[in-house]
Amino acid sequence: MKSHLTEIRNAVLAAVEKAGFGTLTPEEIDLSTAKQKEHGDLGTNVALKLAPRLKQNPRKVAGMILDHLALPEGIDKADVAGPGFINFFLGRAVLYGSLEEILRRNEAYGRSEQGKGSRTQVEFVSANPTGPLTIGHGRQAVIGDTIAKLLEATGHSVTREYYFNDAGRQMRILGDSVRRRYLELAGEAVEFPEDYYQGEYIRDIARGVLQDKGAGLKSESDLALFQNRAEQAIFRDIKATLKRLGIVFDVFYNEKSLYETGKIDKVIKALRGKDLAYDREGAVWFRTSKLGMDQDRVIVKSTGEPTYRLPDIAYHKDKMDRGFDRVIDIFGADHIATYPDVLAGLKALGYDPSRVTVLIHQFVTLTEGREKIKMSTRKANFVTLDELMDEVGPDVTRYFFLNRSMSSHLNFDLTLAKTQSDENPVYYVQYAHARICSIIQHARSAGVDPEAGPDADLGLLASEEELDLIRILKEFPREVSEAALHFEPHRIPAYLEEVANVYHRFQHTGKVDAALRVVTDNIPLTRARLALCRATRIVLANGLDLLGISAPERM
RNA sequence: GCCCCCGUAGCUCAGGUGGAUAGAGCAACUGACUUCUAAUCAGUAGGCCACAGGUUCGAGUCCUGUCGGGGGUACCA
Repeated sequence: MKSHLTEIRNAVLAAVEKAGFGTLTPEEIDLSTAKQKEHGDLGTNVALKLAPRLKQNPRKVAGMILDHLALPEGIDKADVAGPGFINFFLGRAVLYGSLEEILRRNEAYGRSEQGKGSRTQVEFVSANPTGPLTIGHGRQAVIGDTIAKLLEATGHSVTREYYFNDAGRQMRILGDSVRRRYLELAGEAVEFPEDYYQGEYIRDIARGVLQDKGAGLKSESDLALFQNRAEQAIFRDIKATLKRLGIVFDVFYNEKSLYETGKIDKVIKALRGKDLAYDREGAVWFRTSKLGMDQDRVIVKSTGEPTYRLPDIAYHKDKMDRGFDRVIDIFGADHIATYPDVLAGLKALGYDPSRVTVLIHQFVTLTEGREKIKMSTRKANFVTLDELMDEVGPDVTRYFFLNRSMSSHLNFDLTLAKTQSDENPVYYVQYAHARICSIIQHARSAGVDPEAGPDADLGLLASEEELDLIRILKEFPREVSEAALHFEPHRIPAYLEEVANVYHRFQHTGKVDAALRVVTDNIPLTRARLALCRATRIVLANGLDLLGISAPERM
């Protein structure tokens, strides 16, 4: 595949030169896969690009390039089409070669080494332990984990990291929320402020404390105990929820450690040293106006507490110091304003901010039928990730979040997810996989060894459906590589649906015409078709694995 | 006010660094099972790509503005 691209590219370059149109670089030759069959397998718009410069008709330019083109081996033909595209038609030998490659590489098919040697950190979720993960967190968790998987599949060494803070005001309110529920349970009349955590899980934690410690914790000084209990219980639940989704973090990074190791102070000192921090009205300000921002920002409040910017900068400095080649931050749209200051901070401290890639995903709008549900952890009118998975399972949950691009608002209709789960496209893809497993099983019971692929005569695969299937399977490595390069997991589900569609069509032809069935009396042909089935199964299984979704053998 | 994301079929969404006739799923309609799983396939219908300008050989894609939805714009995170 790759070699054909470069061969065609080189051939076009040579032809352009021979035709007297000058010397181009390989990057200037766009080679794209055709959307329509009549347009061959690959096409280039180089003639269209050259035409205005040469002040000539693009079709004529294309024709002249074609005249000088030495067709690379494996390419059946090339022609000029439309306004001046040059299209290439791959020979069948190339397709059969791809099929062999899939079978040979098996579980490794689609993986590459393009990121070899690169150490990448992906930070995501990073929710403080104040309550169960919601559907909103779910989108980020699944996107982050899948981006990490894509990077791993393309040869990067990846660290999944979760950043949290268990020392702030929110956590104190959390602890006090538990304490007050505890006192209620112990029979005392206590006030429960409206802006406290209202969720039922607070009562559960309070009940646990009551059971373990009795009813004697009446003093305000016991607050730390309640806070600890809350943090432990909630974090345990968060980790369990993530695990259910198939997500395991390598590092949980506590903001507190930045203070304990003096990294916060160091940042302030460094900024002061560069005259980028100063005191005003009892607060410490970051002179962002000197770094191209519209105004300065407070980094330490007059109360002595830092704002989120300071630890964020120190944390990112620490990421840089840990030697990651690339740091990827995945944030929700509500954090969109926070990262410019962090990047400015890094730059001020002498780091290259281009090592940080910030990916912003839009919110999940949760609806139940027509009604919008506003999600807020504090108010407790949220649907948790666990509740969602109870309804539809982790596979559907992951697929739902990955199906759409992260820059798009995601409308999650809970009613639809619950009642129409049978029609979820994830089943369509999984079913194709199960169907293949079933047909292979069928072949085995019919006395044909499905593993006898290598010596199968693939040249017997000649129907349109068969060749179309090979063509799409051949695209898998490129899809993975593009999805990883652009951090766009949603390309993979779309691709897999297409593979499933082409496969279903292929298998369906056997229903209409018995001679087109996979398992027939014609043993060599049966073996060739089984090889195609196995290759399809490999692509579906590898693709689903990349998404963290199971590939069932039966459904 | 200013900044960011979004606006594409009835609904939910795709549309490589601008390219050929704008796609898919669901919903609707028509047809296809003696099974290799019909959890499937084929077909029909459905569009002023929010609107108005601009850039050029060519714009859903890039630029400007307007309208509509979401998010930011704190000594909250």
